[in-house]
Amino acid sequence: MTALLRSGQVAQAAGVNQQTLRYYERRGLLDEPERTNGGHRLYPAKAVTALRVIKTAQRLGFTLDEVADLLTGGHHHGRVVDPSLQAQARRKIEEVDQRIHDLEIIKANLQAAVDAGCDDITLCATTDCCPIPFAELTTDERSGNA
Amino acid sequence: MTALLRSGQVAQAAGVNQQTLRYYERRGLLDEPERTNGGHRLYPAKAVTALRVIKTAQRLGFTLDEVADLLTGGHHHGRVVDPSLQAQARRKIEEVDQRIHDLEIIKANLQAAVDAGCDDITLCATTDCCPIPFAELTTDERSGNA
DNA sequence: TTGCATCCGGTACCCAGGTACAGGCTTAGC
DNA sequence: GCTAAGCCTGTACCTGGGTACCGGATGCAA
Repeated sequence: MTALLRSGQVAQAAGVNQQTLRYYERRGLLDEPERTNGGHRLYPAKAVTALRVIKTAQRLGFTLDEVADLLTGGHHHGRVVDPSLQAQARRKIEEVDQRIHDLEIIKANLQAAVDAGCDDITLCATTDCCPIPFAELTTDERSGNA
Repeated sequence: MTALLRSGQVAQAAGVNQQTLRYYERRGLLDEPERTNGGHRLYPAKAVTALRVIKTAQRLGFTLDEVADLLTGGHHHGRVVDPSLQAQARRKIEEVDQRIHDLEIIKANLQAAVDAGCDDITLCATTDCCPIPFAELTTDERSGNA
């Protein structure tokens, strides 16, 4: 029943790369597994569940550091924040809302440029006919990827 | 009137780091400026405008490669896409829409977890009481940061 | 016991968009 | 001419989340 799994089996079962297992172990996201006498890792079946939890939390927008906090209760590096899922989820919702808000503004500006028929951004910057604001746009400094 | 500017002056006027100027020059985003006999760069005043254009395009969600295409007409590396601002803005709007859509789904899931009172994500993964789907969530593989 | 698949640790590399530092040269003002 | 500020090139480093490669050791079945 509680047969132990080798790293390749765990990786395949969870759909991650084998190196990723070691990476998560280093990051404190996965417990250090047992070893064979020769040093090969032997994982309990629940390691696969743990990996699914990690991947799900990532899809929900949590960073690996935040996931580590969720899993360990934030004991590992002096955090001040409440590491409970409730608290972290609420905080993340605010972040997501802010990001959505920024993207809405970005979209509106892109749409305005399209509607205005702008076709040369350099020209847009030197004339007043273009609706694109060549000053700040969102609250997010490193806004970047859409 | 058309006094030339030194790199420090351009950097300060545009609010960027001086190294960033050289970085953009390497990336083909800024024209190579004139030089003094001693090799110091001398920029025309429009370099500051060019930097503002770049920064604005970035805030609108364009990558530096995409900005380069917008500025040069996409001549520099065999692009297949139409590099006009109209076309690129339309394409970017679609990207932004998709991203907003993904974030809405993420938000809904976070909200569901909060509403359900979930407070231990590991427990959530092993019982059926939690509304978080521990399978795929959005169309975006590397969804990540909110 | 042999042979091959698998795994080990360590290190380096990838993406994007920069930033930092070292060591040396130029420029500008007095 | 001297000095300080500014600029030069080249290279290394940063974040975040991994991935790739290397040479060597192990595990397991026949």
